[in-house]
Amino acid sequence: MNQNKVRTRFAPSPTGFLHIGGLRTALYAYLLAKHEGGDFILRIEDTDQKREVEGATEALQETLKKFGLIWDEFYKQSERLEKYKSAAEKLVRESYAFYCNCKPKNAKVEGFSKELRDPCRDKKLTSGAIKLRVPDGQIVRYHDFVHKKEISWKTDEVYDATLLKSDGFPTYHLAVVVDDTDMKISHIIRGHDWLPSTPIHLLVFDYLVSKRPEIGHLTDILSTETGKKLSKRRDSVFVEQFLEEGYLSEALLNFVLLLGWAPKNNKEMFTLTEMVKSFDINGFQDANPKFFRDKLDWFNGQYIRQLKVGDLNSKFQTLNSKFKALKTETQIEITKLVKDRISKLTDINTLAKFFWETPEVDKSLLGNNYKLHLAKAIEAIENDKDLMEVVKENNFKTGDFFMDLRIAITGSKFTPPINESIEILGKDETLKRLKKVI
RNA sequence: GGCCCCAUCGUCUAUCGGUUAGGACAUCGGGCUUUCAUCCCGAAAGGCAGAGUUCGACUCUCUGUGGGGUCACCA
Repeated sequence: MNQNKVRTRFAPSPTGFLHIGGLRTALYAYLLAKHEGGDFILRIEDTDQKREVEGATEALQETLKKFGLIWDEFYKQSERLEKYKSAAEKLVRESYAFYCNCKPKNAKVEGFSKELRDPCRDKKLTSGAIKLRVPDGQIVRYHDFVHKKEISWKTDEVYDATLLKSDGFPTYHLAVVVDDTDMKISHIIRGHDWLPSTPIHLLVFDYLVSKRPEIGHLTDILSTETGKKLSKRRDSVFVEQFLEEGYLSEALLNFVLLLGWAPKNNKEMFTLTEMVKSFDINGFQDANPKFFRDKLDWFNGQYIRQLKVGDLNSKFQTLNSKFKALKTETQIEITKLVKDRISKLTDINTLAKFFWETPEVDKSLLGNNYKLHLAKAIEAIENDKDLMEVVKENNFKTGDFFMDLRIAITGSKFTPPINESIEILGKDETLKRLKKVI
């Protein structure tokens, strides 16, 4: 194998559905590899048995596939336990690590003051959890390829992190080093939340292997409302949720691409293939972007408009059973009318609802002359007469006449073109609705 | 609070010492139009602050301020 081959990985833990940030990380890892003709690896970090969610791994895979982010290799950490154990024991033997019998501290209860050096580090125990013996007075540093700068820490500020838990499972800190080494990962690309624990990984890399991969930390995606990192509690973050809301995977991917990365020429519309071709490792952003929904909607509208009518139509079919029950020609006609008017697929549920459901008409929306307008319209439609003729003959104001017609037939002031809609609805149904209102 | 990262229009960003600081979304105005959209045209909108380096700083350095992240036998 080529020693210099670019190999990246996306390494989610199977604790739930893929979220937006994860999609972006996976995309960047994919692009980084594929731009150089390298490999993209999917690795499931399932070393915390307590947090694992049934079926999450499969769900993650399905979602990734929907975006075309296909992996070349697949691994599960739970199937590699021996590797971590022997690596940890090796560190103990070489006194880079030690056994510890302290009972685990509860998460985040001890507040701000923290004992960095573990009381067990010199006890020479022979069983228990294995922790890293962090040296004093050193500097650990690396060059971050996202930020394009050197980042460093004093080891005096790094704590004796746990590497192997007492249940024999590794922590992330150990597993990531062992795996990225074994799997010949050339570039680690991960979220910014990993930055603070990077010195631990750096130390383990240095103690365990001779060279370490390139490392880059992505920005966090911030919520427009709160200005804080997107959170599952406050914001809608799950990729599947966006898909269900009527966003196209292509649009979502394109939008997410530009949250934290930009090409030199500021090009905006990208297919996956174009992304691979244009990807440039120097295009990463340093500052945290905000998730601006309006722009996503715009992208989605653009992608909807690019769709062939038939393709859009079948998406509507899977989305709405009442739409699907319509005659095929009718569906196609509706799709054509709606295509330029929606930004999300689910918009047909409201915009085109009147095609399959008799609307509630709020008569207060109608103009003063509505009775005359509708009477003349009924007369014309019954005789297959052009409605524009009616307007001319009676000296109606064109806008007013059609607006009354529109409201009577659809129940809304904002609709697809009314003439075409009448055509689709059919003479009988249209007449029925007009007579009901008049 | 310690440590770390960050700072160009409201938002995503281009610029990498010399520009009238460019584009896109959103906003506003106009055109097209029987509504709403699409589409086209136009406008408004930005270098966090203060020092320093330099002939010259959005760009380099420092300080301040502001924002974010993180501090588990979770990832």
